[in-house]
Amino acid sequence: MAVIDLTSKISRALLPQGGGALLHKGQQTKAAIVDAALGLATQIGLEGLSIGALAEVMRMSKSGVFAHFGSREELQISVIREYHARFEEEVFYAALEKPKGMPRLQALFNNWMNRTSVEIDSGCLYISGAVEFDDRPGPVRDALAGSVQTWLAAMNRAVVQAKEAGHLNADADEQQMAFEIHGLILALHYEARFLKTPGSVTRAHTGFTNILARYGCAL
Amino acid sequence: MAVIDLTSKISRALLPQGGGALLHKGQQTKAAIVDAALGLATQIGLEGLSIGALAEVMRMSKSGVFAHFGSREELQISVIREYHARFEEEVFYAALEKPKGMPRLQALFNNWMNRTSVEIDSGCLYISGAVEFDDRPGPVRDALAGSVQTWLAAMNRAVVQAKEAGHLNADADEQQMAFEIHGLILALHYEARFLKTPGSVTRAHTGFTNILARYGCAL
DNA sequence: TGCAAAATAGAACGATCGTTCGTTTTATTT
DNA sequence: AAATAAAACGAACGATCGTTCTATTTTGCA
Repeated sequence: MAVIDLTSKISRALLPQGGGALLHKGQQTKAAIVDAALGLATQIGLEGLSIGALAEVMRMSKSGVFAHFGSREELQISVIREYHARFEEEVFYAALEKPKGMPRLQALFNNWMNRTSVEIDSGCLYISGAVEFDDRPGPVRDALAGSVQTWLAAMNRAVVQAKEAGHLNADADEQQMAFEIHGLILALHYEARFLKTPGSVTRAHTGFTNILARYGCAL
Repeated sequence: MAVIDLTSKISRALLPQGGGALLHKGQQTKAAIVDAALGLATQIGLEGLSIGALAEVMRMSKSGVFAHFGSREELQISVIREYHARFEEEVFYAALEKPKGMPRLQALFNNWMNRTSVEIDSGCLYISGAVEFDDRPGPVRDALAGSVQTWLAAMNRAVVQAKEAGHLNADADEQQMAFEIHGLILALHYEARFLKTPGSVTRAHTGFTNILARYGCAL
């Protein structure tokens, strides 16, 4: 029997259209399964995510879990969608409150870094997934790459807006700046999670202020 | 029957002690197996590397391949050692010809970037392995982390020497600089291999000159 | 050339994987 | 409360995995 943990935060991405619609039993458990699957996938990867292990965590039968998705690929895609929703909520939307330009760009990076810091323990699906599916075409890769592209495009937009607002040098290359920021996040994840190098968070932060200084932020 | 491709470049890492010692049959095939295994592992990862697939590539029996290593873990470690040897040869030793300081640091980065550029097609074991084993303790992880640490330490040394030679600002933080360089490589690999973003190589190169400028290289 | 040792093959093992199927239990609606 | 639909179960499947064992072939040396 599936015991649903109502305290766990389940994103609205899985819910049916509209706002306050009541959740039927199936949708509740599906959301709970995806929640558990996301936890497993961030730790052992999308490829390591097995339906048997997931069923054990959920204290359900394999076939019971399976029926909600119809295929392993669909499960993986559901996990990616859920991850994307939470990432968007936590990193992107949370920064939209700040005004365009440097404040928002700074908030985006801070949120991104904070999330990456947490993911030093839990793992990052956008990074592990990239490695697992960089050579494996198919719907899972497409979903993953699409999510990442969406986020990086948003980051790019923020840089462009910062330049438009006059917060950056007029000759600043926005895409170059976004590329270097991305590198900082990746280095942070690599050195902190894999190598367990102390002080990586500070390194990434310092790197960001270095980038800001070079691209002409007054700050 | 194992058909040994004598044209393939097999590193000296596998060979017995000494220089011109003749290779017995077993050592030849083992070297050929590791060579093929490295090719598979860079594409599908150390975890995806299966003895069955490897045997098929080698046109040998599974048990025949297996006997050379005694366990899958030992095979994986052999692959890591081989990768490390080639990386060291191609990136590190090739740069030792340049004099200490900026010339050598520049050569190290260039070699590293060139190798990463090639690995956009073939895959990088230090990156995929980090993701696969960041949460999985054991001898494979130890071997992998050890190799990476060795290389990053060498990179660090080059930066320190560049500063000692007066090619960098006196207040330059060497570890911070190495961290940012590492980020450029990771971003290059991520965006080029997974997202297939065009122009990533140029981005990484530009990023390096930016870093040099900031840390006070006359160039 | 002959013989011991090393290398390879082949079959089988237990385990795990995703998936299918028919049945039974649980929710929802009439 | 009865009827219907949705959800979960449990067993089984074929495939693949790493590993073990024994038998056979090949190699290197005396």
